[in-house]
Amino acid sequence: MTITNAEIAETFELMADLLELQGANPFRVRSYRNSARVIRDLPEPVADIVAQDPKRLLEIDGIGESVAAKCQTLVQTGKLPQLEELRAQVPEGLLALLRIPGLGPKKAAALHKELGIQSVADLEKACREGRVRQLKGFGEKTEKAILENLSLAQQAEQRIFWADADQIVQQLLKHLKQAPGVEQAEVAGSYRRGRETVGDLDVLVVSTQPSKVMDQFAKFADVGEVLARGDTKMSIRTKRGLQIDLRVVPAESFGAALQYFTGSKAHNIELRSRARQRGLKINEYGVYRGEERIAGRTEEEVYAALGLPWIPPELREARQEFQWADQGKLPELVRLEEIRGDLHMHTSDSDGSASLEEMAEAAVRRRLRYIAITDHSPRVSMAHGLDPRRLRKQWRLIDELNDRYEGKLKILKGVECDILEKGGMDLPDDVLAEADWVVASIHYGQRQSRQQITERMLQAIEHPSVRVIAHPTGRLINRREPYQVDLETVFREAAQHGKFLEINATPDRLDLNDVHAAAARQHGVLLVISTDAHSPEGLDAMRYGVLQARRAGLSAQDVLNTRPWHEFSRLVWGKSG
DNA sequence: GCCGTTTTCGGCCCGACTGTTTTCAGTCG
Repeated sequence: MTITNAEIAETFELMADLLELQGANPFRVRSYRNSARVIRDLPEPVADIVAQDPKRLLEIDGIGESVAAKCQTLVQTGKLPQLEELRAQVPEGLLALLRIPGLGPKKAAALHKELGIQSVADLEKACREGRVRQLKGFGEKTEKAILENLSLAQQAEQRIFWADADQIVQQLLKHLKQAPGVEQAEVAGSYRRGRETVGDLDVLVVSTQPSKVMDQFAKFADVGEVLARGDTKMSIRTKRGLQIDLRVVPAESFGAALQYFTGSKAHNIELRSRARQRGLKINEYGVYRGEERIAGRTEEEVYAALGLPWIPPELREARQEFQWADQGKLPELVRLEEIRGDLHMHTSDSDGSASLEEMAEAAVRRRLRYIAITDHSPRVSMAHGLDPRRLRKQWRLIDELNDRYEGKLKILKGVECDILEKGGMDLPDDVLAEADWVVASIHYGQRQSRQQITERMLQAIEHPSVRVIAHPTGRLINRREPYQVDLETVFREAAQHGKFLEINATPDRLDLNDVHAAAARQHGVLLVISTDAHSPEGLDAMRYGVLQARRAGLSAQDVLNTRPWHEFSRLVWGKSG
């Protein structure tokens, strides 16, 4: 089994943790963390690069001789001697201590050195016996805080879905705006960057009366406890364990603060290093030349002061956004209003909850101009998959509806046809040939080898009636692990056969990332963002799909269903209809 | 450990808050 980029990244994260506990050079530690991040986001498996030409690793920003060599060792042997060595020196249980809020590498190391603590259990015992408070740099409060935070160690790193965070955000902003003197309130952080999950919330408020805002914040219905409160900054934890940080800033610093707290951390480090090169300093209050503030009121101002165009928050991950900005190639990210069609949805004929008419009506209300009805094929018996007879019956009804909606909505006669375990499609060719829009989908045999699954997908791509491949990246609802598929081959072949790849819009999983987007662009494949709705409300999930697409750096041009109907027809069938 | 419009050495983003201090280190974002 070849090692994945995620596994390599994890290895380097672990190296960083262990080195930090040993008190190693903090820049060396950061370097490992940086390598981990870069490798996690890499468009190509490190294993493939090593197999082709290991020297190419050195071309990647943030990876040097040492990490490149370690990558090679990891790919070839699956192990890393340097890591084993470090592990032998640092007790396993110490790593868990780092997960306790308030405990960092220095304190964890001191606990180990002075009190011989090797695990969370040891630490709890030492705290209860009052031994921790006697250590230099520790005190009664620290000891008490550790005991209180022990249970948090497990639930730390728990992130909530963006959609859930969004609900809290809307309530919180409404609540805060009721405080006197509030001019502006925004949520920054990973929420603003549109990450699929959010670990905490960073709220920014412009106000001349910070203490009034903080009082109001403390009265937010969800507040479980107040963690800290200073002059400009306050932190709380909600009853369900989500941390929310509040900063009150003056109007002239709002842009700088918004930029700073939106992050990402890696993006900000790059930005600051650029400021430094220009003899400028940037912090959450503004951009400074010496003592003089030269920007800060808006984000646009801040970026402009550094010679950069405004970079959309969804792109701020220190991937390629600076390179794009330098070359004037920042994408114009796709917007929800640009989506004109939804090409994957179910009705009560299979496992949907609403009738065909209800779905069509819902689409019209959402200003869609065309949709495809794509119920399941017979193999998905659990969902009452449609056989040819029922399918044709549904299609006759669609013909009628199309007459009724003439000029308002175009309904495509579609089907989500399974790609069978042993290859081939789940419906006869003559039936598929009658459909306007065939989505090919793998639901069964997901545990097959990468090669087998790729082969099945290729067959579907080559099938003359198939238009689009659903979940090409292998991510499906109810499956934690994606199935394995050779993306490179699938993208290339799809492009060659004029087929499309579908990205599902759901609030709780990520089908698409910048890696897939880059592959799509490279091969010239158009992507389809679909909701896979099973109810009228399901159509609203389109906003999550668009958010994913934006994070991946896609513009309207990269997405098939932003096209007006005549252009869509030409791209799909080679003629305008 | 990485990197170079200060290029093979000497730097590496910056500030708030807390607790333990009596001027600051550690942690966090």
